[in-house]
Amino acid sequence: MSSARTPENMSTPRARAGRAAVGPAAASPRRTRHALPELVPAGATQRIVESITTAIIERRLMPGTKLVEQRIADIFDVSRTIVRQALNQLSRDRLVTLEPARGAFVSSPTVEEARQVFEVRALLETNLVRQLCARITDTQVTQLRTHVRDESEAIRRTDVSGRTRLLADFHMVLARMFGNEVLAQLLADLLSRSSLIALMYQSSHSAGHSQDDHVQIVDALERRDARAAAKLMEQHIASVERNLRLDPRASNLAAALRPLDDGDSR
Amino acid sequence: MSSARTPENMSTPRARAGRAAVGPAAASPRRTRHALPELVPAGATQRIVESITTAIIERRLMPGTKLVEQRIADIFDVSRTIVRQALNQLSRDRLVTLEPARGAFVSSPTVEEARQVFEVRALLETNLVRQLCARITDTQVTQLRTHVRDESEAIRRTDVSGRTRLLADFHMVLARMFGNEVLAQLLADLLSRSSLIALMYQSSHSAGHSQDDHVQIVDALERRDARAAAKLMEQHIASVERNLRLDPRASNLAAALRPLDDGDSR
DNA sequence: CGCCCGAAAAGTGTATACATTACAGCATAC
DNA sequence: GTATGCTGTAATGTATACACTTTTCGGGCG
Repeated sequence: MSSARTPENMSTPRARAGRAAVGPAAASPRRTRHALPELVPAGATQRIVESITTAIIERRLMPGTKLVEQRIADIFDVSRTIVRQALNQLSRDRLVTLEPARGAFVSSPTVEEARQVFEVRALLETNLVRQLCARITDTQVTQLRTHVRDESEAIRRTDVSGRTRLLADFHMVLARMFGNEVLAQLLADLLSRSSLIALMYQSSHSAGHSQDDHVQIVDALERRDARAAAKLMEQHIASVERNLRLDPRASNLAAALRPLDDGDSR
Repeated sequence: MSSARTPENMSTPRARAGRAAVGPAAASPRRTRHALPELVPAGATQRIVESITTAIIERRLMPGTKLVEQRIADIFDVSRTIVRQALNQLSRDRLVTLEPARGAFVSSPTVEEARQVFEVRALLETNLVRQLCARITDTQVTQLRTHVRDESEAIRRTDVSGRTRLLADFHMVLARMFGNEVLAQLLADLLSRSSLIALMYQSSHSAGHSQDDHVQIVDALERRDARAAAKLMEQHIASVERNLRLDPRASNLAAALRPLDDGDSR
């Protein structure tokens, strides 16, 4: 305890005026006093980051939407200071774009940026599976089998949000199996950007196709066929990208019709 | 962040006390709407980030050093607010570690993290050069030749700081030639982390050896020999890593003894 | 009818105030 | 003599105040 002091006073919609002094709850209190399990410090800032992130991924916040600080502050009942921190963090993840003196907006990745993100993913992930072949265990293969079965299950019952999450998680599971946290975090970033891109340039890509790719990749991993795994992964990512509506014309149109000026580059 | 338009004209020497002189922004009543390149000003936040970054890379700030907010604020004559933003940014680059309620410290990457960073670099950069073979132009090869010559020049005259910079820049140049800004930024992050690692686990690696590797890589690129280029890059990165003092014992010892020796052999 | 100008409103940028927490120094107990 | 508890100081976390910019809106004027 000691940290999660935040009472449920959140019921007051406009608790602004009062002395909200107490219950800063602040960050994790994890102090030297040997380790308390305490895995959910849930700093206020982090909570906001996560809320906005999932809101974007789940399409409740569309690209170009302006994120007004005070509004968010009211919703979470914190000061703008905290919201600003959260927005800064989000901007480093490229989910949000900060325009000086104008505000924060949900990012609208350009076509070029989309291309680059997928290119980097291809670079990283092909080598990832190639190397993974040499060190993957049977147990891990089994885990992957379970995962792809979950995927197909989610697809079968048209659980859209679960499906989306699982299809992206597949790549994260691979990264985690590689046992490299740095890589995992990098890829997590790229994947969330990919989600935003997929959302903007609505894919006609059937989830089933992606899922088939995943199965084939797992097959190759099981055979420890590095070359095949790498090639399959490359084709998989290329296929996802190819199925986005990334032709410049379409994007220009979208940009032109949109109230935001998004312009170009990053 | 970073008020791109605040000219730091208000550098009142005694600004701290009381109302910090008026308008930090001296305001320009004109409405110079866009069209102003405005690429230089660099907001105060950015300036601090860069100062601290180079200070770390250039070993003027050793790992473990505490960065007290007010102190930095006084030095740059800004409020803690700005410093805080800068520290947050630095922590996202992993150059600085934020400990809740305790402060900001220059990061001390662990051995495991070091290993992972180099592993990711290998994954990325081997594929990078492999692909680059297919699209590199003669002009670009010439540029690379110039670069490696600069490297050897810097080594010849024992220009340590220039040498270090150029050796790292080589990898950035490759990334830039690839024409992928996302990749370039990713790699820039990894490289600055690598610098910090190299600085912590003092390398006995001779710069000349690295430089030889670079020459060979350029040779392979010129021949458009993708396989060779990839292999050389992999070996190059492995060799840099191998030559760090990464055995766990050494690092524990170093940490235990608080290596405050700044004894840089310069 | 549209356009430009101005003033009010809204929102961001930075500084500062205040509460809270960590830490060092000292005193005290055992 | 070591360990433990108390207290003062310094530093961090959050909220708020205020300046400046952008935006919006309405009226005068072409």
